Amino acid sequence: MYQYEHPHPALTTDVVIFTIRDKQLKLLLIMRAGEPYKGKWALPGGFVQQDEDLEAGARRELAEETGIAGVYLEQLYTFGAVDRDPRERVITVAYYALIPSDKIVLQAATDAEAVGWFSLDELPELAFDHQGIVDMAHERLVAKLDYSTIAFQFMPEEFTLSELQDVYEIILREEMDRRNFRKWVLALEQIEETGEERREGAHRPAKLYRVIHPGKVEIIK
Amino acid sequence: MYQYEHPHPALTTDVVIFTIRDKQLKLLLIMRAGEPYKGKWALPGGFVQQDEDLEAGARRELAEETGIAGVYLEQLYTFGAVDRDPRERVITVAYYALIPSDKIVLQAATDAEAVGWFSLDELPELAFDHQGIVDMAHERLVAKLDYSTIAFQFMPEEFTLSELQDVYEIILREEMDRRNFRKWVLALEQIEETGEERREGAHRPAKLYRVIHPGKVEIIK
DNA sequence: GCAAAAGTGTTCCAGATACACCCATGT
DNA sequence: ACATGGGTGTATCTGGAACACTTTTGC
Repeated sequence: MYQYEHPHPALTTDVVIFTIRDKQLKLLLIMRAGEPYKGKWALPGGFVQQDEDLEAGARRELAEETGIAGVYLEQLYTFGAVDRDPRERVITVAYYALIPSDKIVLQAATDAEAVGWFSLDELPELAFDHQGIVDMAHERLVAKLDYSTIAFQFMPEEFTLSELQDVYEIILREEMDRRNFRKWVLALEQIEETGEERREGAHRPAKLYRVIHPGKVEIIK
Repeated sequence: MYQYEHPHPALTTDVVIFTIRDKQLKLLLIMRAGEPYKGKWALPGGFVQQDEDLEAGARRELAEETGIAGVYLEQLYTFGAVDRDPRERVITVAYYALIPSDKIVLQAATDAEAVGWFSLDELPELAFDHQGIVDMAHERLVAKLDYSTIAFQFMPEEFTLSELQDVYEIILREEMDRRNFRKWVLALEQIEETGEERREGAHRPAKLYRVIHPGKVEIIK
């Protein structure tokens, strides 16, 4: 038992894990195995260990659910409404992560939970205040496309300009002119040709590009 | 005494309170009366009550230190490094607040603490990781000037365009062209003439303006 | 009349937008 | 040869930046 003179809230991290799959923006949900909200879908998350920094806790959740390390992770917001958990006062520091589409490897569900990728358009009812967390993460992501290179975090090591444009179009839900998109993205000087091409299908091969500073999200103007 | 099966961290809110005074961007610090860091300057803050939302806790701190309510307050970031407090694990949800220059009324120091406004250029050594919190709040403020109307939160009910320009110049540390500034700020359609003028000194009187949607920070451009 | 801040318009440039045709490949 | 997606250039528009003189007042 742990004793304190003043009441202490519980502290968790929850992670909104985004990826692009099947031409859709998707996020990872797990089905809750225990009460409360048993059987409801929820964000992966859990209690922060006493000797673990907040981001480390979020990365641990991420690794446990997806087996992936070293991806983009950013603190989103801290949710602490008094009644957000029916058991006790629980504060959650929410993070969001972006996973390149080629890295998706769902772990064998560690504790018999169901795990799944859901399109943002077709989310099931979520536990706790997780819908609000998802909404905020989505807003943040869309906003960051405009003034940063965050979208590159969805790309595998090598990719074509068309694939990159697809990512922008999927997240922003708007079509872009191919010539203008290419001019714009190349002018950022954040990606470079690998020198290789990808031949696939009955058409001209596409040049492959790589991110010059992988892992770094640059603020663009 | 409060008992839990798992260890729980302590939870505080700290508030970076900005205002413009003497043509400088200043923030409010209090001198710590007890250990640790006794005698060092620190951000106002304190433990979140068990039945109090996070933002409510931050507003309470703000009211206790400044006597002011109803000002702009935004969550900044949550700091939770394992060793940020030498006593026990303490997570702090940091907020920042913007106070119009005419509203500054320092409370009689509630618990015999010294309280003071400090220019960002001349901060004393701060307790805990508060310097890092201040730096992040400052960055956020500067960034938000570019894409929101957050600067209006520093203005009193009625103000001149020159006063508003002063606020921008002080925070951004750069001089602006008066004609371009006026064109730009009026095109936002977020402020309107009151119809009054302010006569002061041996020169042409200045028209007074008010914010159309006070309290609301609009995303611009 | 003079000092001091308020008020006001035009030109220029850069970055964003709109837009259509040829290229390389597999079948 | 044809269907498919990849690749490229120019004209136009628009918002930001640069820039100087007149107005109103108090003394």
